[in-house]
Amino acid sequence: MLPDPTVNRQSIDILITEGRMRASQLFFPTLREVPAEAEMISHRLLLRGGFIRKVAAGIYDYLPLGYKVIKKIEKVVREEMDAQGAQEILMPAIVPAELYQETGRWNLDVLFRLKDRNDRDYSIGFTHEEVVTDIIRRDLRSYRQLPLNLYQIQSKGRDEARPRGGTVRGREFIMLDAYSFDRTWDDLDRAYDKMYAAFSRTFARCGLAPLVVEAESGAIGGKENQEYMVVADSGEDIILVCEKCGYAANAEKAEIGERPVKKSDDELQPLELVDTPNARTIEQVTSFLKRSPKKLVKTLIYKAGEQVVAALVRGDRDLNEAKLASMLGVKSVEMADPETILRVTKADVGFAGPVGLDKSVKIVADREVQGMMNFVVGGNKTDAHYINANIGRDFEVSEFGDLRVASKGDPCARCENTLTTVRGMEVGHIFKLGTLYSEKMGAGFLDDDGQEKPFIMGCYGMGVSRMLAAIPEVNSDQDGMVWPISVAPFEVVVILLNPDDEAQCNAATRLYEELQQQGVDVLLDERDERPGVKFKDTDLMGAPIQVVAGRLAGEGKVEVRLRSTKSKEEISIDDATAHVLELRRKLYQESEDKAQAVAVNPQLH
RNA sequence: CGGGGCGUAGCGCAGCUUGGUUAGCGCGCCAGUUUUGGGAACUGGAGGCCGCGAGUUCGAAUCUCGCCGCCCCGACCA
Repeated sequence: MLPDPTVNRQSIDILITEGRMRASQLFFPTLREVPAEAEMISHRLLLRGGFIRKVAAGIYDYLPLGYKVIKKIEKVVREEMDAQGAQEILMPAIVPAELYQETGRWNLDVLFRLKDRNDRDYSIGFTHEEVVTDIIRRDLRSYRQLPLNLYQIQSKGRDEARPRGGTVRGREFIMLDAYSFDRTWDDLDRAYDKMYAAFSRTFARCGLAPLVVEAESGAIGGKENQEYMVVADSGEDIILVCEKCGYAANAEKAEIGERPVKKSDDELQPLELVDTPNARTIEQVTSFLKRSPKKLVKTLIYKAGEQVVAALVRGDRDLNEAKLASMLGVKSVEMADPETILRVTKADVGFAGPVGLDKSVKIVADREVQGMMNFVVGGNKTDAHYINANIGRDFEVSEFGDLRVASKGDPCARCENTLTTVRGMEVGHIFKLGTLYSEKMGAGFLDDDGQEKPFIMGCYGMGVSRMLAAIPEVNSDQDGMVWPISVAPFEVVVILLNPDDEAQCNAATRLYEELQQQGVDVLLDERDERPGVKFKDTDLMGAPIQVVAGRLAGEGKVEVRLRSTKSKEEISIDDATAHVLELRRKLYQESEDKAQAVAVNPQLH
């Protein structure tokens, strides 16, 4: 349909029958001032741009623009999941307690619990391993039906201790969760690689370049897992990165390399028990004794089953419980209760030390402690510490190893370099679960040898609503958001500067119509607002391509701009549609190029 | 759950210390006039359970107690 050659302000209503894309009718309540509740860049921009509104802590409305972005992210996700042969399903948001009880997760405190009228227990689904495993155990019998990958995109509920950052950590959030079922571990590796490709491509197409890091899988385990971390100063997680060899791991997981121990040639000072009244914490002891925490050794009493263990780390370090458990060859460790501590140290909590500890206690230490001399330790006596303690002379350590939480400057475990830290926002997490759930839930298939075997599973999660925040968190400037074209709320905004100017009206409506007919997702801003308002709102919204119908329209020209580079070009109205289509094609091509570059998992090949 | 802060118009805030007319200001919103290439000007309007509940008082946005909500730091985080 060609526009009427004499369009004016009054006739726009009639001309544009599909009114959904007109800014005057679009519900996008922009704010000039930043709501006091928002701290993070993305949170501020999403609120200011009218993408989201808060309903309660961690619970948000997605307004038209925000929901359009969500739908576009979901579209990319579906394309990439389907391309890997995964099949979309939809599981219930309300999950009966029995399913979570089967695997012992019913008592997790993140569950939103509810009861029906008959007092039966349910919770809002927070992740769906049990539900999907239940599907499989009912209807999947034979190895011939494998491999299988089922996914869903759904709102989840988790009663987070502290929601933050808008949709970064919500209590209700939209997530992709996929679950793979395989016959063998090799098959699981293949399924995992496919998900790696799907996830990496999805993030790339959404304008994100997350680091892939090794991560802890939590108390319930799983064989191998990787997190996708968007590097951002506002990220909640600390990631250790080796710039030389590319090793990257979450702080909870990061291994610390072993280096030759350098003992200083200081003289051994005599061990001395000194009074430290009420000095229990490192901070208190440090200020009382006027010694740096680096001259202190913390003694942490743990229980690994029946065995009581004293773990030693330097005063300014944190013990990594997973590493301790792994050194001791147990699944998990827990801090000893006050009675146990009193029994083995003969002192109140806060004064444990390795010197004169009960003989039944195994003493292990972080490698860093091996090089320390004349340090301070707890006195195993209430209100007392030893100064000038030394290994070998005053006590023995049965094993040294990597026990502390890695921090900046620690040696890399994979090369001779040292580790640096960056902050990251987790947008995806992929796991090899193995038979963790299938065994607990009795989900098995009949293999070709006639034996019943548990499914070998993987699970793959991606935070869709978190990406709504993560993308602008790393793609914005002073004027607002800068969306990659594949997930932008609109691909193109046509700005009609003066609706009373006939030439401008003609140009804007013509281009709007032409672009729509070409399948472009385009918004026409024909609002009765001053030009500045429209420019500001358009920049804030962050659509990648802007077409300005202004003064130049009288000369048969419009201005075509790119949001990302702020570039401006004057183009004749006759060529404008073709020009915009070409820009659009290039932008999509760029994101596809990035997707192709990242699709192979470097950690596994 | 621990520490800190905040709740007054849609948004941002003042007023509270030292109780006392009709609770203010800016932005936004509505009407009109003039404007129209980077968040216009003027005129006139609408809009408040001052978070909720008890108390003190002749009188409470303001003082006291309790509760609720929200934000930040920490703990937590499949």
